[in-house]
Amino acid sequence: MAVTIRDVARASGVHISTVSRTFSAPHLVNPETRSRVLATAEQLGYRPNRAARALITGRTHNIGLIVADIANPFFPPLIKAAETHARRRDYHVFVADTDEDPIVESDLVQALAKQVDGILLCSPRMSDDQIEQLRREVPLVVINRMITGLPAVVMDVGQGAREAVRHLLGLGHRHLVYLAGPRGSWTNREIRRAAGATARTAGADLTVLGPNQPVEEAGAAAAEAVLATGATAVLAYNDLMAIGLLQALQDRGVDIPGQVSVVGIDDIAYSGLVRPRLTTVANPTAAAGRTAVDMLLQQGDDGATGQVTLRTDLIIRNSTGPGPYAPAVAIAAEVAAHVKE
Amino acid sequence: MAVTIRDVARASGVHISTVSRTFSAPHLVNPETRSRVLATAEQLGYRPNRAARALITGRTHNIGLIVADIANPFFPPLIKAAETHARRRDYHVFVADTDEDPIVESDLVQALAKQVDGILLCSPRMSDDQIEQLRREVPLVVINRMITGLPAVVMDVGQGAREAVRHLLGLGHRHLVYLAGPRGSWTNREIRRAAGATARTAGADLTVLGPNQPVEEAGAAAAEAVLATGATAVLAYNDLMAIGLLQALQDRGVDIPGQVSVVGIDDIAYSGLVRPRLTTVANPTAAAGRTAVDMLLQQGDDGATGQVTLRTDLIIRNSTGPGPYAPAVAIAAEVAAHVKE
DNA sequence: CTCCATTCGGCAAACGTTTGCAACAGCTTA
DNA sequence: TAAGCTGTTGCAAACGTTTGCCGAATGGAG
Repeated sequence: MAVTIRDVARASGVHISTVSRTFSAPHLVNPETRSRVLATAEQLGYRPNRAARALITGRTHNIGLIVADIANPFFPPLIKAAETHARRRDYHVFVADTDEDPIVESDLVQALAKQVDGILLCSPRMSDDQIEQLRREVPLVVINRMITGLPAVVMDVGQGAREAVRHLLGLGHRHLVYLAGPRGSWTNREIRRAAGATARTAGADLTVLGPNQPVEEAGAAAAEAVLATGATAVLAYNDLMAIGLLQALQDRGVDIPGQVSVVGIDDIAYSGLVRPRLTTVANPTAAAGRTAVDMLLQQGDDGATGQVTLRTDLIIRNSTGPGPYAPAVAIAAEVAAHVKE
Repeated sequence: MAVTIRDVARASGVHISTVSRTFSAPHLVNPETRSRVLATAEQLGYRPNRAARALITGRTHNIGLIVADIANPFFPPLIKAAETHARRRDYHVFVADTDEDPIVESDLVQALAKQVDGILLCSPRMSDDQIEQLRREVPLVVINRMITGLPAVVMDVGQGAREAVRHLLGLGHRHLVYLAGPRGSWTNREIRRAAGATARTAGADLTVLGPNQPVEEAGAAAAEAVLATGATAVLAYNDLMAIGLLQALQDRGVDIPGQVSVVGIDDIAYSGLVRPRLTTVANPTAAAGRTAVDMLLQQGDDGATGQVTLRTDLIIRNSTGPGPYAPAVAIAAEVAAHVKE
């Protein structure tokens, strides 16, 4: 059916090894022969069978990318960056979605293991042990999780959370809520720890609500609980939850940021679209995708297992405002900002 | 390095063919032998090499799924549905993103061709000719495009556009704008044709603005042009553009739907989050993903090339309201709706 | 005790490539 | 003129499976 290296060899009167070399080591074959082979290959519509090649070379030129939920707008920019970057290096990226399920996650890694040269594990929900286990079957780079001895690229959400909390404290908030993310998320633990420590140091209260699925519905569902705490500011695990909460609070007649300030994390495309625009911690997702691809491709060479941490940035928009203990300067700044608009 | 069928055979004292059969045709091997083999395989951590298997069986148990832009929230639900459905049939889905570029699209199909049993081509930007060409290299199912002789599943946006236009006409709008999508999009042509015909029949005007990239920025950028036409209602190629337009108009102090009504298409998750909530045409994307997978997997058997059309639904929210020629009943209905809230 | 049917498992070829080795031609060098 | 390169090509084994074919073992029927 399909045209193979053998057909090309026959049609151009050379041995199959010559055809093979024409594609994989052109400098080893006579320019004249080469162009003849190339011509017949072109004419016959020959395409090298990458699977067969992989069988013998051991390199598939594919990369697996496993994410928790492709519908979460946090991931697509990362995926796109990784794909584009990999394509430049003649690699293809196979994306798969685990539905936030650690079992599916582990299955996927095993199924993909033989079809790819390595896997990018993005925000994994598995236990550290499981990941260590899988690592023996296939090269791994983990994104958004720190495991000793494993190559990883993480975005420094701890720093982002600290900045966000300081921003809220500076505005005069003294009782905060952290709307937690899913169980098993390393990011969630980091944020929680950083936010808690920062609040405590300043003598403020931080109530943790959760765990929650990282989706809008969960944010919306938490509205009552947030109000019940009496807190005046909320930091959410991600923008999706922050947006859900924002809308649910507004539906209850709560003024944002007048009565409650809300901060998200991720800076997804939609956080600038809701009203008020969401104050949030921007994550360098595209850079993370590219870095992870590079780390994976270099890994084969030496086996050095670096861990890269990427900076995050607090983006102040309109969902945060002065709290009950606001110093005069904060209020003045707020007024000035509004005038400027 | 990796443990192969041969290692298992040696360790359990049988021939490799017996091991092979244990996995691919269990009924042909003695239960006792089978469990022994299974046990050693388990113990050694053996996983069949799907690439090697594919080489001889000709079936990879992989499906390729090519989309224009994974960051467009229209696609993820389709991708997820296709993945879940495929996984049930022991298939894996490899997703790739073309960045709306027909050249990348064609390259991807060719690169994927040998590694998958078939490809789902979602909203392709290539020409019909190119697609026909590629079809000879690999089984194809096209989503959101109708090409004679090619298996396809399309969502009936024509019907949706007709309903949307009738809705606007019924509200008393007489001058509409269609904010067009990208060049090369079959969907775009369908909407344009259906909307144009419906408007014309009713004696209303329809101005077409475009082509545009199907993203928010393009919608926002079109705000001035829309206002310049003097139209009182807009149908956008997709929700992303509709949302961009919505925000840009509001930023200019235009009241939605008081002065201008806006209708999107797709019903992405965020169309219910913006204020006012977006009136839009819901597409059955999940069903489309599942159907396409089924068609692809059946294709091998007989080669029957059906074309499936899926219904769309107009969802009326708050971004549409009475126009300048509104009949009394429409206004009354509008008032009633507001009271009900 | 023989014959036949059935079940089980081994043998080896095949899938489409890559690659180390060897052969050969045409040179250059001494 | 022999020896030694260099550049080009062919040969054949290998990668990890699947599968058609055949022989061995078992058991029941006659």
